Formats: sequence, C-alpha cells, structure tokens
Amino acid sequence: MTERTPTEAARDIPEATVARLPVYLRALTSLAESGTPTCSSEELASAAGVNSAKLRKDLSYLGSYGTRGVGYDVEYLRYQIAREIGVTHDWPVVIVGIGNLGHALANFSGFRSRGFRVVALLDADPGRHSEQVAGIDVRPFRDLATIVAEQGVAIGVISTPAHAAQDVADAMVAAGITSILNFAPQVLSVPEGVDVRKVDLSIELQILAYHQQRKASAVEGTVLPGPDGAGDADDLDGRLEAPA
Amino acid sequence: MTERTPTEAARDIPEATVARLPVYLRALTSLAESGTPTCSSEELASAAGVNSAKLRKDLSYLGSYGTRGVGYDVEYLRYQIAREIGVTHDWPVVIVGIGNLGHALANFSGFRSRGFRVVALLDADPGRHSEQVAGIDVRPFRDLATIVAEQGVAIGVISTPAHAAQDVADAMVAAGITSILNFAPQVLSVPEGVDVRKVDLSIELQILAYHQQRKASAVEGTVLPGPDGAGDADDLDGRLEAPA
DNA sequence: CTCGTTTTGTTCTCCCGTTCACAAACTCCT
DNA sequence: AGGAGTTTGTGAACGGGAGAACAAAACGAG
Repeated sequence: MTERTPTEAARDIPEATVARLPVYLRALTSLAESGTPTCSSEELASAAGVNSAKLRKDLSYLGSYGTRGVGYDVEYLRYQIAREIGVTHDWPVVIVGIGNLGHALANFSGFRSRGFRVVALLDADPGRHSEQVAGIDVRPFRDLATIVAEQGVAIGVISTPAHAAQDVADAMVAAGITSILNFAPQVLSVPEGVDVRKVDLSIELQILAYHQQRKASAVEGTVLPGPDGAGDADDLDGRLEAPA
Repeated sequence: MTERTPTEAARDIPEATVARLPVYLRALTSLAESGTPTCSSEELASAAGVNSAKLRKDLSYLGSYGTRGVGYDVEYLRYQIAREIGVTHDWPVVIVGIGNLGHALANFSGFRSRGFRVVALLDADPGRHSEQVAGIDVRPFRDLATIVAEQGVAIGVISTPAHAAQDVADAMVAAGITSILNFAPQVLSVPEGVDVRKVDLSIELQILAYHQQRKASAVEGTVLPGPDGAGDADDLDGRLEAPA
C-alpha cells in the first residue's frame, strides 16, 4: 500500500543513493543561489564530487526530471529532491548533552536552512539548566518525554559522554523518537524500527591514519614519517605494549 | 615492494573492513579495561554491533590471531589491530577553524587516548589569536606550513565555514598534509594521493529524515506525522516552492 | 590416547552498487 | 522540414561486500 501522491509510486531508493541525495541538494541550492537556471548532469556531478553516470542513475530512481539534450532545471530538481528526502518542511529536533559538542551543534546555523529546527536542548546536569545556548533554554533531561510528545519530535541527537549514551537512547525510544543521530563514541542497541546513524571523530581519524600509514610506508624514508618518534617500522612499542 | 615486518605481507584490507577496525579496537579496549582476558568472536561482535561471521572475516584479513576452540586474547588482538591501523604511536594533528565546532574538537578528550595529538589550533581571524583553547594557543592560519613542516603533521582537520574550506584544504595540501578530515559542508577537491573524509551533520540528518518520512507515511495517521504542520502528504508547499 | 565439544578461518553464493556504453529524445541550425 | 549535435535514462557487465555453512584445529573428559 503506502500510497502517496498518485504520480510517483514510492520506489525504494538504494541506500547509497539516499546518502548522496543531500549532497545533490546542497549543490543545487548553491547553483540556484548563483542564479544558474539549468545544469547538465556533468556540471551537477562535478559540483557534488561524483561522476555523471552515477548521478544520472541516482536521479533516475526519483523519476525523469531532466530533459534530454538540455539538462536539469535547477529549481525544479531541487524541489523534487527536497520532497523525496522530506525536507520541504522543517523537522523538529532535540539535542541531548549540552557540553562542548552540544554547544557547537546548537549554534550550527545549517540546521534551519537545511530542513531542521532545534526545539529543545536537554542536559542531565542541573548546573547547565540556567544556561541559554543559541537563544534556547537548556532544560532538564527528564522533560524529554513531554517535549517529544508536545512537539511531535521524531529525531533526536545524542552528544553526551559515551557512558550516558545508551541510557539517553533508551529514553528517546521510550519517548517515541525513531531516528537517532549519535555523536557519542558508543555502540547503541535499539529496537527494530529505530534508525541510528553515528558520527564518530575517532573512527574517521583512525581510518585516515590507516591510509596515511600505508602511504608513508610505501614511500620509505619520507620527510613525513607518520607517527612522531617512529622513524622505523619496527619501533612499535609505544602506548601499547606487545603482549608476549 | 612496500616491505614491512617480515611476518605479515601487507595485505590489502577491504575498505569496509578498515572502517570497522576502529570499532573493534574500541570494543577491545573496553573489554581490556573491564579485565576480560579473552573473548570469542561472538562476544566481540556483539560488543561492536556486527555479526560474528563478519567479524571473523574482518580479522582474518589481518592474520590468524585467534585460537580455535578458545577465542581471542584481548590484549594481543588489541595490539595487532592498533598496529594495523597505525595508532601504536600518536599522530600529530592540526585543527583549522576555531569556532564553536573547533572549540569542541580541541576539547575532545578522545583524541589523546585514541592515537592522536593536537599540535596546533589555527584561525584566520586575528581576534581569536589571543585565546587559549584546551591549553593550546590559537595561532594565525598563515603559520600552517611552518607548523606542518616542524612537527611532521600529516593529518589536518577543517572546521571552518564552508566558504573557507577549499582554501584551507589547498593550503594544507601545499604544506604537505595528505589526510584531511572535513567538517565543513563543502565538497573539497584535492589532488590524487590526498585522502579526504567528510563529516556532515546536515547530510546525516537528512538521511534520517528520509527514512523517517517513509516510516511516517507507511503508518498513516500516526501521532508523530513528521514535519510539523504537515499532516497530509499533499501539503507540500513549505519553504520550497514547487516550480510550475 | 581417543572422542566429543567449542570456536576459528575460509569457501561459496548472493546481492548491492558502480561503471560502461548506447539508444532515445530534445534543441538548434540550415 | 530535416539533419547534426547534445544530453538524458537505462540495460548489461563487473567488482566488492555480506552472510551462511562447513572444515580445520584446539581443548578437555574419560
């Protein structure tokens, strides 16, 4: 069933494509702001950092919104992608954990312009409840359920320390939130039907470190040998000891 | 060639596996701190949030570090993964753009414990040069090349506004940095041989919004209808206008 | 020493995603 | 009106990753 507007049959879009649609949306917004009325798949792909074949295939999952021999109408395509993603209206969002990162997230201006609206900042620490961040009062964590119910919040952001993250996630799920963005370095377990995406600084850096190490060892004797103090590859006893 | 320690032949590890190794490393660190001497693939997989078959296959790319019928020695495996990733020594890192996010990153305690060390905070705004963040002086952006050369920095973090990100990336590449972690909502173009990973709040939220929208439209008439004010699916004229 | 139990390491199969290549379709020029 | 040039949309081939299933290896009991 899942009936929607009659014109489009709610195709199931591949996950990899979904992850790129926001990039296309941003590129189109940029083009629109610079006054460009139309663009080719080549131009848009270049702006989005992908190749044009992939872009065209991605867009084909949404429908045929281009014109052969001409390209895409920037405004029209932008609207179609925004509608497909679901950001033609703002989504209310709560942020839990107003430490350094929570502050930064609350002040992030891209929220509003990209389809989201911070409706509450929550923290378990009473010392923070007097604060105002980005013009929003920091409220007690225990108000979560009330706020979620009143404002119809479906998306929650966790920016607490790792040890608190699972409890926060449980509370969010209990309150009715079904999409969680987790910044805490902690694997979350949630019931089926709840989506979790994680953003993890350490993991990203470690992935870079892996590739960097490979680059460095490929060009032996480089000026940038990688980890400081480790000129040689066999000098491996640093913070971690090799067990016997 | 790419010769390394004789015992292991520098296998090329699949990208998907590389992305999971840091998760395993964290899980093992946690197990080690709780005093667990050994663990099975099932336990470790559970702690890392993956299934055990995938875990075993991932670990098999590194070598045979387990014992059949017994499991894995936590400390030993932890060391092997840390060595494979390249975080047995700290990597020096520079952060450019000390706004809200830059502050949060500079204060992030996980840096040090996970194989990285912030050696410099840079910002183009002279008004910030008097500040100290997390015990580190904020220095002028133009000092980048000097610092990179002196400290052997290979990894750079960009936490500037989007419009400055490409210039910063260019300067980083010129200074000799070959791995970049980009928090700015901006597609970066870099020469071959330079790795860029991006962390993008808006994109993650929009991916969640897409799935949330699908969930909401699957269960028509839910209490949590999604975007505020949009009870019906055909009420789509919000911030974005549908062009004619 | 032998057998049963446990758990790893690996093979095989399937599926998703990427890329190539080309037909279809639209515009513009003559 | 017709043909040349351009650009989209898609079918097909290809590669990589996920998961199931099993053989190999270690341990312990008797």
